Order: sequence, then C-alpha cells, then structure tokens
Amino acid sequence: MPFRYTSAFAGDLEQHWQDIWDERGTYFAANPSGPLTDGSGAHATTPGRSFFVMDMFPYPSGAGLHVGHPLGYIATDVVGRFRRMQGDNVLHALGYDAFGLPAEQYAVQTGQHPRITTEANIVTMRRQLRRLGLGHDPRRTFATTDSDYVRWTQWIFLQIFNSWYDADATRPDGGTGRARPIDELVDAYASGRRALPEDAPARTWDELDDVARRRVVDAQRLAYVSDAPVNWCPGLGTVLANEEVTSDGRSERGNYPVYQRTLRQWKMRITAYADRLAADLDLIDWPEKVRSMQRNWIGRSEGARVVFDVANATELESIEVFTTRPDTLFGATFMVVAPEHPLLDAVPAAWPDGTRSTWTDGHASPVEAVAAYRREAGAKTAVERQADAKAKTGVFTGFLARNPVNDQLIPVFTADYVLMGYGTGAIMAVPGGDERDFAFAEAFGLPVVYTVAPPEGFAGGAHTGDGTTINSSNDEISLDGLDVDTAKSTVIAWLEARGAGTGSITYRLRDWLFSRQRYWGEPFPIVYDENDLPIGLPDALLPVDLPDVPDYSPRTFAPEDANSSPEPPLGRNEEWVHVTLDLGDGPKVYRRDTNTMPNWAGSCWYYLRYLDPSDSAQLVSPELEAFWMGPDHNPTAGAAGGVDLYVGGVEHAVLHLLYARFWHKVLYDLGHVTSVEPFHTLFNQGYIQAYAYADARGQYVPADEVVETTAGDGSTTYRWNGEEVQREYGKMGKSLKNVVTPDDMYDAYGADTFRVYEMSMGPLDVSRPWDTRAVVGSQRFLQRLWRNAVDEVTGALVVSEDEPSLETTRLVHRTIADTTVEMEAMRVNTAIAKLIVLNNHLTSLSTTPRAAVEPLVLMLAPIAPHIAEELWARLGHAESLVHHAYPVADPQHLVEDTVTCVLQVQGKVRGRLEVVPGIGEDDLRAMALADPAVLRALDGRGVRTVIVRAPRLVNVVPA
RNA sequence: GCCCUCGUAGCCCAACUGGCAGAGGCAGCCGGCUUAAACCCGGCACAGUGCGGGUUCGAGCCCCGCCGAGGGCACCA
Repeated sequence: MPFRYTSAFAGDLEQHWQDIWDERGTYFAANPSGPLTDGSGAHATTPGRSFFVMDMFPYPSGAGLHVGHPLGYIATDVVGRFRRMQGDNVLHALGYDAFGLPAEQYAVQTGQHPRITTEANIVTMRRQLRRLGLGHDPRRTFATTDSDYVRWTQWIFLQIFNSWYDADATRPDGGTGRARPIDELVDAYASGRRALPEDAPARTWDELDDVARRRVVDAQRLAYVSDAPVNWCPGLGTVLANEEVTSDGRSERGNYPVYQRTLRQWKMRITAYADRLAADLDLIDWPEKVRSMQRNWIGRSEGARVVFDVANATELESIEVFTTRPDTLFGATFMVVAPEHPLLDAVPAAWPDGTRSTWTDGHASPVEAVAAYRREAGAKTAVERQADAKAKTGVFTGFLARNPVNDQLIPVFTADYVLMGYGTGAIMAVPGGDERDFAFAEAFGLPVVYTVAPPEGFAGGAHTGDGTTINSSNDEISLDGLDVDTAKSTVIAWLEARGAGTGSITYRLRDWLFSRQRYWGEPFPIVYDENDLPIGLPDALLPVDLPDVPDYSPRTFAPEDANSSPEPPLGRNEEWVHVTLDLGDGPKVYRRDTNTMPNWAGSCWYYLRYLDPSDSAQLVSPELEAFWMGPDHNPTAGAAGGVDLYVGGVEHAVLHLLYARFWHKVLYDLGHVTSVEPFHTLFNQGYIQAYAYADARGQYVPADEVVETTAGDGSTTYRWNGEEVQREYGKMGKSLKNVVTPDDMYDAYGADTFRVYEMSMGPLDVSRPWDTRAVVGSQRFLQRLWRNAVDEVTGALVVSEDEPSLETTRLVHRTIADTTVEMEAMRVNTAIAKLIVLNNHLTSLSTTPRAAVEPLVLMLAPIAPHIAEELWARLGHAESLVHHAYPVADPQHLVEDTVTCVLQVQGKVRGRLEVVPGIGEDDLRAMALADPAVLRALDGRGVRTVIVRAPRLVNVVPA
C-alpha cells in the first residue's frame, strides 16, 4: 500500500512541507515597517492584531534533546498557529542562550574553544527542532554569543552604568522613582540643587577634586563596583549572585560550598526597584505560584526604624533597629546586633555594673568577649550556622541602650541570629512577642514582658498572635487597649514626633552581584584609569569581543578552599588587558575589566531582539516595540504591555524572570521601551518525566528493554533479561538509561504523531510520565484521518461531494465550537479528544463528506501541520492553510432536537426524559411529577419542593 | 516549622457556575479481516473520585481535619 500513512511516508511529506514553508517564507512575521515583511513582501497593516508568543530561551546543550524538551515549543507553536488562523499577526521565533558554564566545562575537558562547541550544538539543535515543523520566523533567530548581539548587551550595561535612581522623580506612568542619566546627577550636584551624600569628603561640589567627584557619582550608579561580602564558590572558580545560592549555602549549579568573602565586584542596584518589582506583579497575568515566589524573594516588610541611644558609648551614640512590630516596643528588654555590626569596632573596656556571669562567656572584658565571638561567627559557614539555628549563641557587648518609650537601660548583645545584611543589622529584642528573642532570653536569663494580651490558657513562651495591647504606656502615650495595627500606627506617630523613629519598609532582596570570573560570557565594556576608577567605553568601541587567551577554563579550586581568590581567565591576555585609548584626554593606557557578565545578561533582553533582529542603529525601534509589546497593543495586552504569551519551566521563577523585569524597568525609565513589564502572560509547562529501572546492585538497565508483567493479584513486576528490576520515577537522563529522543520519534512515527502525542498526554501545566508504547494511539488517529480522505493503494481522494447527514453536520459544528473554546484556553489535550470523536464518526461512514473533512483538517492544522497541509492540498487547495481562517461554527447546527433530562429524587438519579431543548419549567415539573420512576421513588411521600433546571435536570425533594 | 499545588478505572487523563462520574488515548478481553501474524475494523469490561466529617434538594467540585505526592520559603526582626 504505497499511500499508507506510515512513519516513512509521514517523514517524507513532513520534510517536503518544511522545505516549502521555508521557500515561501510562510512563517515570516510582518513588521509594520522596515526590512521584515511577510512571505509575500507586505508589511503589517492591522494594528491591534499583533500577537507575540515566546519560549524560554534554550541553552544549546551538547547532550542533545530528549522528548521532554520540545513540549513547550510544540505548545507555543500550536498556540501561534491557532492565533494565525484566527487572523492574528503572530511573531514567533527562537534564539539561543549560548553563553554559560556547560560549554566552558566541555572546553576544559576537550580543549576545544567554547565557541566551536556552542556553534556545533546550535546546528544540531536547529536540525532537531526544524524537523518538528515549528512555525518560527527564521529571519529572527540569533545567539547571545553573536558579536552584534553582545554589542547591545554591553550597550544596555552602559545604560545602567550611566544611570542613577532618583527616588523622588515622577515616571511617565505617574509613579514615583525612576532611573535617570548620571549626567543629570552631576548637574544637580554641580549646581547645588542636590546636596552631596553625607559620607562625601567635602560639603560642596567645588571643594571636591575630579577623583573625589567621580567616587561620589560612581557610588550612585545602578551598576557599580563595590567591596562587599559576596558569595565565593571555589569549586566553580567564580562569585555568584544570591539567587544562585541555595538556602543551605551551596551553588545551585554543581552543588559546591559557597563562602562569604569580601571582594571587589560589580553589582546592579536591583534593590532600588524592589517596590516596583513587587507592586507590578499585580499588573501581569502570571501563575500565582510564580508571583508568590517573587514576592517572597523580594520580601517586603512594613515596619519602623527606631533609634536607641547608647548610654555608655565610646564612639557611636545610637543604634538604629528595624522592626515590623513597633507596637511591642514596651516589651523590648534587650537588643542584639549582628557580629559584623560597626558598633562592635569599639566596645567598653570593662563590664558595666550588673553584668551577669552568664553573659560574658567567661571573658574578662567586653573587648575580649566580642572579639572572640566575632572570630567564632566569622569562621562558621552558612551550613553550620543553619545547623545551629535552634541553639542561640551570643555575648554581651558591654553596651547599655535606652529604650525610647520608657527610658529603661537594656543590655546590647551580639549574636549571629541577627544578620548584618537585613534591615539595619540590629534588632530590639522582644522575647514576649518573638520566638527567636524568647529562645535567646531563656538562654541568657533576660526578662520577658508581654505587650499583647495572651489568649486564655496561654502556655508560655512568645506570644506572636493578635490581641489587645497591654503594659504599654508612659507619661505621653498609651497603647493599652489598642489592637496591633492601631498600636503600630500610634507609636510610629509618637516616635516620628520625637525624632526617635520613623515608619519604614525593608526588603529581603539584595543587590545583584553581576560579575563572574569565567571566560564564556560578555566582557564588561569598562576600562580603569590610573585612579582605578571605572570608565564606560563609548558606543563606537562596542562590542568588546572576547580575547583569545592561552587557557579559557576558569581557575577552580578545591571546593572547600575558602581562602582562595577568583582569577578571571580574561586576565591571562596581557595585550588585551592593557589598551591604549583616546577617551578625550588624549591617548592613554587603560586597564580593561577582566570579569564577564553572568549568563542571565543575554536573556534579560532577548525578547526585544526578536522584534528588530538586525538593527545596528538602536536597541529596538520604538515603533516596533510599541507595535508588538506596547501597552494595549492588542485587546488583551493590558496597560503594562509585554510579550503576549511566554512559556517555560518554573525553574526560572526568581532568577531570569526577576532580572529581566529589572532590566526592562530600567529601559522603561530611560525611555527605550513603552511597556512597563516584559512578559504579560506567563505559562509554566509541566515536565515530561520517565521511569528508570535499576537492578539489584543499583545499576540502571536500558528502560526500553524492560518487560512488564502483571500477576493474577494485580501486582506488577519488571524484568530485564529475566532478572527482576526496580522501577523509579524521575528525570530522563543518559545515566538513567531511559532517554528517548525526538529523533527516535521522528523515525518511528513522524513529527506530527509526536506532536499529537505530546499535546494529548494531559494539560500543559502538569508533569507526566513518558510512555513510548502509548504513542501508537496518536498515530492511529492520524492514520484513520488519512484513510478517511485518501485511498491507501491508489492515493486517490476518496471524499464525497454530497451533503453530509444532519447528524454529521451537527457533529462538525459542535466540534468546531468546542475546539475553539479548548484551543483558546490552551487545553490542547481536550481539543484533540474532540477531533478524535469527529474523526471516529467519519470512519463509521461509507464515504467521507468533503464538508466534514475540510473543517477537520483545518482544526487539526495547528497541532499536526504537515499532514493537514498535505490533505488540504490533496483536497484541491492551492494555498497553504497556515493562514486560512479557523472554521466557525454555525449556531443553527449547534441546537439539538432533544436533550436528556435527568430526574432526581432527593438528589439521586431515578429516571430520564427526552425533552425538547426549549421546554418550559412548568411543563418539565409536571412531566417529572408524573413520571412513574419518580413516583416509585417517592413511595407515597409528599413533595416538599421541586428544583427545576430546564431542560437538563429536575430534582424532587420529598417532604 | 510555614506557605502553595495536586490525589478520579491497571496507566495517562475528561467532567462548564455545585446538577447523569466518562470525552479521548494506552494496556486488557471478545469477535471480524488474514493461509497466518502484524496492521486494521467492530464490540466489551473496568472506578464511585486518598480518608473522616460538614454545608446543600444535590458535592469529584465548597468548608474543616487527617493521609499521601510534588514544589517553594525557612534565625529576614
């Protein structure tokens, strides 16, 4: 049977259509102007119909794809194709996030330059994905490693470097606080409109020399170099951002220990955007889970800053604390500062009167005690600190502070449960209202005062719940009797009036550590002069390409070697590092920055490049950005704008998605984009997982050779070569010997079958196990469809031109109506089920009516585009169906002659009636009450009430 | 410890605003086609929704408490 829809036949026709699509530019998305038109050479002419769909940027791995990887790509392709048939101008393209660690590590093993590895991997991945028949615009692809892409990544970096955050400026959207060009800050300082920061070495701009001025300004930049404690990972040979370190103090990639080291590194002032990053989550259509993860990470806390005077200070005269519970101020019986707190640089020489022996840890003076404790705390790793979290350690500092509400002198301790990096690095301790403070108070014998009335039967310990304030009054103010919220606002007002404190918001988010000591990343477009101050290179010198170096592997160390220091590979090329430039002062020798950017940099803005992939004059044309991403660019875009649909795994919930939002907001502030958010609708697809089988020794055996047997009692055993093996569920991976690749699927079934199977496995957001044996069901569906239209022996069309029966017509229109709803909601699995129903119905007819099979082919086209194109052509159409209208149901065929009405008594089904759909409530009630089955169930009981939901249901409630 | 999501047939999954527990697929069984097998075609069977309460005329769906799975956060004041 030469025309049977076999895998080989499918493969031929699929590649045939892929070639035709390429030749015709079928998937060219038209810009409203510029070089990119649709396949016929036309620009976009229908504003309001642009739809920008996007996948999370793939990393071109050397391991190749397995069947789990394309799930999201198929889903976006289906959506894109469906929208195209709905008349939208769909932009869908795919680029490659090609900088990063794996290529570098592979390079270390093989000695091959990462660029060669990366480019070879991209070629392989392109081939595998092309075979899938994705409707991407091939003109809009690129890799982050391309020199003309790197150029714009560096350009954006310089925009950020050349900006500062003016917390008082008004934005175009009406909010307060925005990035502004750094020159405007310089002008403001120079003109005296803005006072110099308090830590500046002089009062006025004129008194500062050039270097001092630059230091003042550099400290305000959104991208800045600072000496600060950072996450140093010797095993990876680089420093890492907080987001890349797990909660147990290890690197997310590689799982190596991470140490705190004070190093000079680049940071990005993402904290300036903390409030906007949190607040604008309300403007976008994201899964609640991801939004809450971001909110969590940003960690906004409302509270107050309160100043405690130090009674026996030598240098510092006060301690500022942050608290979310200012209402409990009267219960503050001691204070705690972090071991790194500057207050501890000079502590009293002797213990004050009243010092308890348990507070001193046996030391003769506060100086000794604090020095010993600081040493101890500094030596602890994050893991150790974590492990000791329950046991509270600490030592008295010798300081006594004055509680501003009641003038009581309270001891100041240092303890490592207070973190320098959060709030002010100091707390007021309220053991009556905080469990950690209570544990510390117990360990050190400190008094407990309750300021919130505990509930009856209170068992002791800290009372953290709500209640009425007690024990909280002085001569001027009383909080007693107030609820927690009122007490908070009352005491804040009192503190503010006295200058002892102020309402305040604190964030958990820290500035983003942005430099890495690796080779395979974007170099910083920065040089240093003889003062060791950074200078941004002018646009004309971009891009700064990676130099050749003798050895591009990062210098790594023993993973536990905490005292090692990072060594950037770029520093190994002296000729590159020292460069003579004329930056306005005549030719001078400068030193280049030898760090590279983290691989998040390229993915922070790639969506903009899809819009305008070859622009060399500007980042992105403002017209194109507004057209594809601007606020209200289509009916669902909303006021924030952004990519219409963004599909990817949930693993980037905090990292990539937070960084990209931050960059986008900077670009917004600086006027480069009109959208407030980069991604309007986010969808997390589930993962395709797989079974793996291990023998008695724990060795994995090839999963595709395992035989499953079910015993009489229903228990299942798995055997490989006769030997019993254990089944595990999890990832697909080479070492687990359970990998199935798309190439395997293309060979055995063809791309369309593979696509149908992946889409029919279940809802897109649910993870599910791969089952190769089940794929045949999808192939049978396509085979049946093929046979319904084409003779397998002759290849002749076998459809009839006769009018279909009323039953068939109604089913066709019902299917159209249903699949439209399902596809719009991205429920492709249920849409496929409805197509199978229609197809199975057509199979039961002696001949297939054209009027039924044509809509079916069109409805299938987004999911299985190749077979749909082929059938469409065989049905006599010269034009591709890619841009053909999706069928529209005729309402007159959606009505039915009769519907089944369910008769219930007391909620239990007792009978059924066939009724006309328009039947009236009263008629239906009468029919139900006369129904023999209902009467039998009532068994003589009276009727209390009858609930009628015409025409589907009547429920009789007996008395 | 806190928070979120999910538990429906042997398996993957449907079930609208609370209204007949079943759309589709896999596997299974029976029959047809075939010299035979595979493919294919036709048919059949299979759960009362993790457990225990509650609300309701009516609960897979809403509420409360458990159990199990997955995920996030975790000395953040």
